[in-house]
Formats: sequence, structure tokens, C-alpha cells
Amino acid sequence: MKFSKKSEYALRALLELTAQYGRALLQRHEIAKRQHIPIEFLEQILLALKNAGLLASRRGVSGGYSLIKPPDEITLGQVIRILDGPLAPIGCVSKTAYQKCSDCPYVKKGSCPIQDVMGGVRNAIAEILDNYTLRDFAGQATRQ
Amino acid sequence: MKFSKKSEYALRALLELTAQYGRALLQRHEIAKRQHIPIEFLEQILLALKNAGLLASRRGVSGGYSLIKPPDEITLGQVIRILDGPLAPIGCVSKTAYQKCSDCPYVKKGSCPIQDVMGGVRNAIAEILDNYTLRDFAGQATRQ
DNA sequence: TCTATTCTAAACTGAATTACTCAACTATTA
DNA sequence: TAATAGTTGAGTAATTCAGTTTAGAATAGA
Ligand code: FES
Ligand code: FES
Repeated sequence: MKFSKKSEYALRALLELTAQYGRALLQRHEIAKRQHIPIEFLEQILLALKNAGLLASRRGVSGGYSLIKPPDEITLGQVIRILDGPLAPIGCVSKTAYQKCSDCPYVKKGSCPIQDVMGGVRNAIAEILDNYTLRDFAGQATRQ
Repeated sequence: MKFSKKSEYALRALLELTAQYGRALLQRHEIAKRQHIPIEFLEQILLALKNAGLLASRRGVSGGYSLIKPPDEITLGQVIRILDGPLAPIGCVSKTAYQKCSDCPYVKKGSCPIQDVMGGVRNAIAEILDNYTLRDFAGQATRQ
């Protein structure tokens, strides 16, 4: 039940990009240095965030990355789903990537105790992460 | 952010053992058959639960497993921690297996936004799973 | 006691995932 | 056109996952 390093690094990188929002581009090496993230690894994370539509980038001499949307329109839930997949602790309770249980004997009876409990767990997690934006998140770190 | 098959099978096996609580021993092949769990895999799960003090067993001709404690004294949180380790989504917010973050730049400043949010997530999960007992759990399945 | 039954313990395996690293490439700008 | 910076894809060592195999030890009943 852990989030991957990818998710953690993504959140830390986005903390820097949020602080920089509206200003100049931020380069990967700068993020890597400030957050102690291995630069090549950070790169694939930034790429994933870019491909998911959260970041823009520019190459060449004063290139770098920037947030493409305002920080209060990006939730931690979105970010974590990009890097780690669904938040649900079991496939049959995922709302974004539902998968029915093939071997669960309760699945046929219409009600499964595991599904019930885990549904509650998934909602509790999503409730927090889908309502927490990068602005809330960075607000704690970069309060002026 | 998924629970392993081990945890899922453990919960399903315990559902059977809870229904059987106070009666005769239940054999692994019976559990395996009723819950569609590969028997050899189930075995290591039952062993782990036994070593963790949740089950008793007897070998030989009418041997089998049984719950060693009443179902309302075993929580889903306990079970999942045995098979999957801590519930916390990141080491630095685990109460049962805390590990400090070595590379987080906020760890020195006394307050880390990731730790704050993830602490909330871990509490939300634990709040559900540590207050949900096998009796509650099985009650949904074996209501007479 | 012999034997079938059932749990115990540990090692083993193939596939997948994690956390990175490397190398070659393309775009930008001074 | 040289230096800078992002892009893409492949590679890799270590670990985890989901299970299988094998050999053994306890128990009950004949
Ligand atoms: S239906 Fe998914 S665990 Fe029962
Ligand atoms: S202290 Fe653990 S993530 Fe910052």
C-alpha cells in the first residue's frame, strides 16, 4: 500500500513548479538540485506529467518546464493517478479503472464484503487527494 | 496503491474461518475450494496468520485451522498489516513502521507538505480498517 | 505400529515492477 | 554553428508478486 518514488518526486517537483507559476521556466536540473531527485529519473516523471497535460516545456537555451494550468486546478489525486495508476486498493472499487474480480465468490451474489469495505477506503483516499490542489499543497511550503 | 493478492485471499479465508468460529476446524482445501484460492499459496497465507497469532491449527487426520480469538477482536487493519506491511502510503507517516525520509528537503524544516497530506491519508485508511472487525466483515456475508 | 491425512517450513521460479541510467536525437537560441 | 535543454527509447540491477515444489513432522485411526 505504498505510493511509488515516482509519485513522491512528482509531487516535490510540482511544488517547485507551483512556486514558480507565472514566472520564468524552470529547468530540470534546478528542480533536481532543489529537491534531491536523480535528474534522469526526474526527466521521465516530467515527461509523464507533460504527456498528461499538466506541464508545458520549451527546449533550447533558456528552456524548461512550467505548469500549464493554474495550481488550484490540479489536484494531488490527478498527479498520483498519472504516475501510480488508480487510487483504489483493489480493482473492483476503482472508479477511474474498474476491473471486475474474476475469482471472488461474492461477485455473483451481488454483494461482496471486501468490495464494500475497500470501496469505503478508496472513497476516503479520493476524498482527500481529489480535493487537495497544488495551491493548497504549495501554500504550506511557500507561505510568504 | 494496491493491496496484494495475499491480503485479499487472507480476508476471504478469514471470512470462512469467522463463519466457522466456535465450531469444528476448517481445512485448507475446504477454504481453497470455497474461495477459489490456489491451495499452496493459501497455505503460506494461513501460516503467516498463524505465526502472527490469529489462528490455531492442528495437523493430522481431522486437523485444520481455527480462529484463536473472537472475530470481534480482530480488525482488518491487523490482517492487512500482517500480509502487506504498514498501511501508510509513505514511510514517514507510518505509525507502526515509521521511517524518516532521507532525501526530502522539507524534513529539516520541521514541516513537510507531503507528510502532512499523506498523514491525513494514512489516518483515513487506518480509521476505517482499524475499526472494522472480522465480525462486522463477516456479518455482511453470513447474515442468517 | 503402520499409514493416510493434514499442517509446517523453506527453497525455488517466472514474470512484473521499481528506481534508475545511458545514449542518441531534436529543437532553440545566441 | 555551437552550446543548451528537452525527447525518446532502451537497458539494467534489485526487489516484489504470485505462485509451485519439495521434504518433513504431527496426528488419528486401523
Ligand atoms: S468483488 Fe471484488 S473482492 Fe469481491
Ligand atoms: S518528510 Fe517524508 S516526504 Fe517530506
